[in-house]
Order: sequence, then C-alpha cells, then structure tokens
Amino acid sequence: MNRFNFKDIENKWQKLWEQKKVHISKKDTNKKKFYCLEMFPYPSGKIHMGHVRNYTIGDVLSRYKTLKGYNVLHPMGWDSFGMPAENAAKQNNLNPKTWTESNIKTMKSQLKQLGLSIDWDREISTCSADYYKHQQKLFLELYDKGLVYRKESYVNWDPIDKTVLANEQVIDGKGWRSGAVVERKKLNQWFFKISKFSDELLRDLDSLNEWPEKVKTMQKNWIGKSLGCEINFKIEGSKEIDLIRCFTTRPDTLFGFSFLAVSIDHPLSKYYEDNAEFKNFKKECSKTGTTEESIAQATKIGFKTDLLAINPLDNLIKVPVYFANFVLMDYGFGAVFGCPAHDQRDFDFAKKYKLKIKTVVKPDNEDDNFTVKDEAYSGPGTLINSKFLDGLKAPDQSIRETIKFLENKNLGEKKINYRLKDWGVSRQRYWGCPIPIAYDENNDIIKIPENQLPVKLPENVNINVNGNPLDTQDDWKKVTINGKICSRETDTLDTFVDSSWYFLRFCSANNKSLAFDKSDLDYWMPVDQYIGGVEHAILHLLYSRFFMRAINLNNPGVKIVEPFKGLFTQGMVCHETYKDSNDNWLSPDEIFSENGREYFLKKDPKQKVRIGPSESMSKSKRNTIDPQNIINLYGADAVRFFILADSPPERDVQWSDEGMISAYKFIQKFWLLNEQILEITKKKSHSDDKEKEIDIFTNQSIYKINQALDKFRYNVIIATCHEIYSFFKKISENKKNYKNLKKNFEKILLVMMPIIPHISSECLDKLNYNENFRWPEVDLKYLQNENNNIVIQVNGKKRGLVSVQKNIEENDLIKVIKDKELIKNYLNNGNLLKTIYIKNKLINYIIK
RNA sequence: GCCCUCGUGGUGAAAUUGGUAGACACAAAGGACUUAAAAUCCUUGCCGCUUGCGGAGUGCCAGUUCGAGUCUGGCCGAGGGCACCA
Repeated sequence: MNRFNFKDIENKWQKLWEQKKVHISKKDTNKKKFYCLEMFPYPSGKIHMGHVRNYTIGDVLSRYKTLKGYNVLHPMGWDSFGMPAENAAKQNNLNPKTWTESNIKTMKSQLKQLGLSIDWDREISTCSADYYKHQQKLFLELYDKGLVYRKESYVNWDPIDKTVLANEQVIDGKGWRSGAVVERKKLNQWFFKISKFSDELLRDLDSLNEWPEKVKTMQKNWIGKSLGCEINFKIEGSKEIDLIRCFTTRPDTLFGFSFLAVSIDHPLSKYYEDNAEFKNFKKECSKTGTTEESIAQATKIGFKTDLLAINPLDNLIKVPVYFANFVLMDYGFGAVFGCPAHDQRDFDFAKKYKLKIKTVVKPDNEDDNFTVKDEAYSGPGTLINSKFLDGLKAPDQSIRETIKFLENKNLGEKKINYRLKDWGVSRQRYWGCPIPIAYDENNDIIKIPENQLPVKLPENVNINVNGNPLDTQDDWKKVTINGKICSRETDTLDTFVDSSWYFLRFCSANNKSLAFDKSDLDYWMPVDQYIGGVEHAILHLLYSRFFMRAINLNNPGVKIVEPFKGLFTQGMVCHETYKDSNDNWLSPDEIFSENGREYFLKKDPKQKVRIGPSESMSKSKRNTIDPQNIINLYGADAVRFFILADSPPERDVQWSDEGMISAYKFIQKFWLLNEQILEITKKKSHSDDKEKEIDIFTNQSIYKINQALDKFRYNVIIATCHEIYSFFKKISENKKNYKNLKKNFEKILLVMMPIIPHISSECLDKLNYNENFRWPEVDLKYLQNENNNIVIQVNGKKRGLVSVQKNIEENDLIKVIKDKELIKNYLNNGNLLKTIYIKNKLINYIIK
C-alpha cells in the first residue's frame, strides 16, 4: 500500500482539469445557470489565509452545483488598481504595473495550487486598459444621464496618502488605509449621484431575502431615512437675511424652542467674515478637527450672533441665533432649532450658554408639573406647555398633527431626509482609472470623444513626487479635441468604481467592443451567490447596487436590478498572538512549546513568551500563517478540509497547527481506507445483513451533506466525513466484499468531491469509476431506520430507552415496556395521570 | 445612547427546528500495544457514593408546555454597527 502522495496527485488532477477545460463555462440557454462569485482580491503579493477560506467556501459551492447539473460560472479577477502598488513603487523604485503584474502571477499560481474550479478564460484585471476602457465609457454614459457631476466641496484630505477620502473611508477621524488624522480641504471633485436612488436602495433591501439581516440593517442605517419637517424661521436683526431653513424630526417640540444654531459653513457666515471674534471662533472650531467624530468628542461651543429667530407658532417668542460646532452643513440645511428639554446636545449647549430650558413633553407616569432637570427627556409622552398642541401623544401623533398644522399655515413642509451623501470618486493618485474628461481654455468640461478612448494611463511616470504624479505629465495632459487644445483631468477614479461592475464584465469577459453583452447578462445575472468579507457590507455592496440602477436608468434592455441575489459573509481567520517581555510581537515561527501551555523563545529558550488573545491574522501583529508553506507541507485537500472544519463559515475560525495536522491525517487515513476497499472489491462478492446497514448509512450521510451544503454548514460536512471514515473503516475490517460496498463507497467519494476534490477524484479513478461525475440521488426509503429507539420519559425526564418496530402503536409499545423494572417502580409509586405518545420518538408517563 | 448579533464541557462546536443535550474534532488525563519511544487504538462533560445508579446541568430569573438549548418577558455579559443626523 502506498501513502497518498499529495504533491504528484494534486498536480496531476489540476493539470487534467486544465487540459480538459472542465471549469470553462459557456452560455447554454438550455441549461440552468449558477453564478458563484467570491470578492476578487487585491494583488498585494501572495495569498493569505483569508483568501484560502473565502475561495474554498466558494469552490465547494461551485463544485457542488456543477455536480448537481448546473451550468456554473465561477470566474476570478484582480482588483488591481490602488495605492499599495504606488507605495511599493515609491519604496522600492518599481513600476506599479510591473509590481502588480508580478503579484498577479504569483497569486494566480497559488490559487491554482488550491485546486479551485475557476474559469480562468474569463480572468480580468481592472488595471488593464481592456477593462478600464469600458469603465471610461460607462463614466461618460452616466455623465450623459446626469448621474455624474462636478462640484467644489469640502473633502476629507489624507495628509499621508495625499488623497481625498470618501466619508465612508474615514474611520474614527482617520484615513482607513493610512491611519492619518484627516484634514479638511476644498477641491473640485467628481461625484456620482447615488443619493438619487436613496429611496430605491433602501426599499429594495426588502427583496434581498438571501442576504444576512445584519448587512441589510447596516445599509438601512447608512442610508438613514428620516421623516420630518422643513421649517422656515423668520429672522430679525441687522443682516440682510430674513429666513433660515431648518430640518427637524421633532417639530412637535417647537414650543420648547430656545435657540437656533447654524453650521460655521452656513451661508449666514458670509456676514461675519470680517468679524474678528467670529474668525477666532472658526479657528477654535477647526482646532477640534473637522470630522464628525472629533466634533463629537469636543465640547459644544457657540458664537452668538446679533440675530433673533422667531418661533413660527408664536411670533412673540424670539430666540438668539448661534453658530455652533456641532451642527453639520452636510445634513439637512446646516441649521437646527434647539429644544434643550428634549435633546441632549441642545441641553448641553443651553446649560453652557444659560439658555431657557422649557419642558414640553411629559412622560406618561408624570403630572403636568413635570420639568426636565439633569438631562433631556426624549422618550414618549404627552405634550404640555404647548398651547393648542397640549395633550397630543408624543412622538407619533404629536409630530403628525404639528406637521399638518404647519403645512396648513404655510409655515413648514413635510420632508424626508436621507443621511446618504453622494459618492465622491475623484482621487489625486496615479495608479487608477483616468477620468475621461478634459477642460478647455475656459475651464469648461469637455468629454473625451469615443474615438479617442481609452484614455490610457501613461507609463514610466516618476511617481516620487508630492501630490498627484499625473499633474506633472505635461505631454499627457495636453490633448486636442475637435481642433481645440484642452487639458486632461488628472484625477483618477476611486477603486470602488472598478469593483462596482466587474461582476457584469465576467459575463462577457472576452467581448472586445462592449463592456457587457445584454444577452449574456440576461443569462448569467444576477450573481446567485456572492461570498466575501463583512467589511464590505456597506461600501462595495451599496456602490454595486447603485451601479446596477445607474446602468438601468433610461435603459429598458437590462432586466436585473439587484446584482447579488444571495450574499454570504464569511468570518475571519484568527490566530493566537505572542509577545516577548519587551512587548514586541512575535511570530509563531519564533517560539516553541513542550507541553502546549507554556511557550518559550527559540533563540533564547529561557525567555518565556506572553500569549495574547486570538485575533484576526495581520502582518502588524505577526500572527499570520503563510498558506504557501501549509500547502507545501500538507497539500491542498488537507488545507481545504481544515479551513472548513470546526467553525461555521460565517464565524471566525481559529487557526491551530494541531487542527491542521488532524486534517492531514484524515486525508492520509482516508487514502489507506480506499486502498483497503479496493483490495476487498477484488474478492468474491458476499451478501448478508450488513448490506442494509451500508445502504442506510450511505444514504443518510449523503442526505446530511446535501442539507449542510444547502445551508453553508460546512463544518457539519467535515464531521460527517469523519463519521463516514469510521463507518467504512469498520466495514472494511470484515474483509468481505459486500455486493453494494463499491457502489456506496463511490457515492460517498462523489459527495466528498466538493470539499477534497483531488483525493476524491483519485480514489474514484483507482476504483475504475468511469461514469460521469453526478451528485448521487438519495433513496428516501433509507432515511428512517426500521427499528426505532423510543425514549421513555417519566414526568418529562428521560428514564430509559427501548428499541421497537417502526410505527408501533401506543398499546403495543406499552405492552413491551410495562414489564421493565424501571418503569414498574415509577408506576407502583404513584398515580398515572396520563401518557403522551409521540410516534417513533417518545412516550411520557405523567405520574403524581 | 440607539440598533443588530451571540451566550452550550478545558477549547472549536453539533442538536432532525419544541422531543435522548454535548455528534465530530482539538487539548488534557488514564489505559492497551511496544524492551522503550513515535505512531495507532480505547476510556473520560460535572458533582455524589462502590461496579451501577442517583443528582444538577445549555449566562441569570420568571413564564408557556406533558416536555424548553430551542418559544415569551425581564435582567446580566460579550462582540459588531451607527451617532452631536437635528
């Protein structure tokens, strides 16, 4: 008997699959399609464990659906524009293109070593002009539809990366990549009008019933729909302004109005630009930072103007107008009416500037003399101190009635507001898709004509410059359009644009003239199962949903609205963290242990290692495991087997060397089992009762795996594989060639194929299996044992177990068990009130 | 603060969706084989007493039910998301 030589055998099958083009998919309208897509990787150098998990999950599904007879599309590509290439280029004086292409080569070969069933004929790379030329056309199409516009606006400026960040890319006031504290800067920027679809993007979430609720909730919150009222406040004072518009969700608290606050960016500020005190205030505000987060941390400060705002419900109530640091220009109209009694921010502000705090809502368990004291009250209740509004139930009735009143008197208007802002796509970077726009001598926008597309990114550019390297390319910038000399846009597109439509490109990956062919989309789209990390729950998924709608706008040919029918978000791969006595991170390679509990430094065995919590693998914490080493040591099937074992795919999984070794041992012993069965099947065939057992076990296992596959419960499949091994191991020890042994074992190999394709294929080959690979049908008659174990309970507690014939009637069952010593004792020591019999499951005696 | 998710042995986890809690695996301990080690195999969730049996037991407290890990309400804890969003 031979060991399983994974190196040779895995290589053999990978080559064979490639030669026979078994993973190449062709449109075939007679066959039911299945589009399985994993989020494509950024080619950063080599694959990491997260990739291994992500792509194994997708591969299991693809292979399963193929066995089930679907025409499966399982493509792969490269999200290959982006800053790491530029950073690497700067650090090592490399060309971003060369660097990226070499990484792609490495990673592609690594993915192939995992035995993934990918259609490499459809490979795409977003940094190739073959890809981005279509993107430039799409950009211009959206521009013609009015979904792209340019405006001067404040942007989040990352001083390290020297680039603009989307609001979504600012995390805790810092750039999501560089970690630099974000500054504010005013620039001319290109925007996608995602807000046009706010309502649709929100509403259609309800149709995505194969998405995790968590992701849908996050998108809902991100879009942030709120129903409220727009109110115009009359202004009195020395300036030429007579109205300030506010948006409020609580118009019913208008009688608690004690100040009006506007953002420092509000148009009102132009009247105070020369005011030294205001300038100081503005400076004070900028000191506290400009991101929402840092504003949040700062104490509330205000600048009192000489203006008064009049309460629209009572002209006699006039309150001061402030500039305040906590009011955002981006949301609503950059102005809020302050009601300190029922809003904590307003309360804090009012306390600081000694403004009136008038209670207008009382909780239902309080009387009319209730007043707000130490904190604002924002709960439900009844309106008080509000004249004609008194007695209304807050919040629902009172808001509804107040809006009605304001609308009737022309003082306000019902309004729906969204938190979602338009998507800024301009990036001051070199390594991205050029924006196909130029400007003439009047700085008017000129579209690059179709016959001058694509706008190719110039090569051999010195990128060791501050700011955008494209700005320095005078030859490239100069372009003649219709005889006019123009200057190109030097900003490139956010890489989220690249990934917002790549799933469409896969459908027509080799179409030279079109980004995608509508008939291809009709067949392949939507993506039936999309698989990736939850970190893209908002940005990438929302942008892709927007792109689909943008393409569909005025384009009745495209039928699909939602790009991803099913979404699965897998958990991360974690590993323990280690530190030495000086608090430096240690990699697992640098330490050793003799008892599995205490670790020591290899280079200094006396030094004890501090074991930290298990965290997601990251280079900075040095707790990564290189998949390449693991593949070399144990082979692809063992890695696939391990990465799916133990934890359900949506949860984090712990990397453990012991677990990996256990998976490797499983592959090895399974191979030996196959060799044994092969030997046995050469013997004369044999028939006895065991055959039935084999049939039952096989069918039940296939059923179990089938169920688990349909629900992404891959860890249960691994457990079942272990059970399968134990069962057939025992059977093979009899050394009898049961008539149905070979057939059943072949079925088992077929259902294991999605998980461990190489060894399963090889085993089938060894057994001379030469039929087509098809998912075996489950024979339902084997799913229930003929003899059933019935649980005997007394007062709901398990007291015994009896094996009886299936579908036995209650009276017959009682005859069987009434003589049991145990039951007799219970029955003799109490009164039997009743018995509950659940067929084939249990009998429960109720005894007092 | 609000929203979401999750709490099961030393660990990762199963549990046919209300019916035998802890499948499967890791670790640890004990045992078998071996001159010995490695490898392999077997046993072990906890607390009692002698095999066997009894008791408690799925974060905590109630409730519904013949029966609750599963359903309902409240509390506690962990993780994630959002936020001076008016």
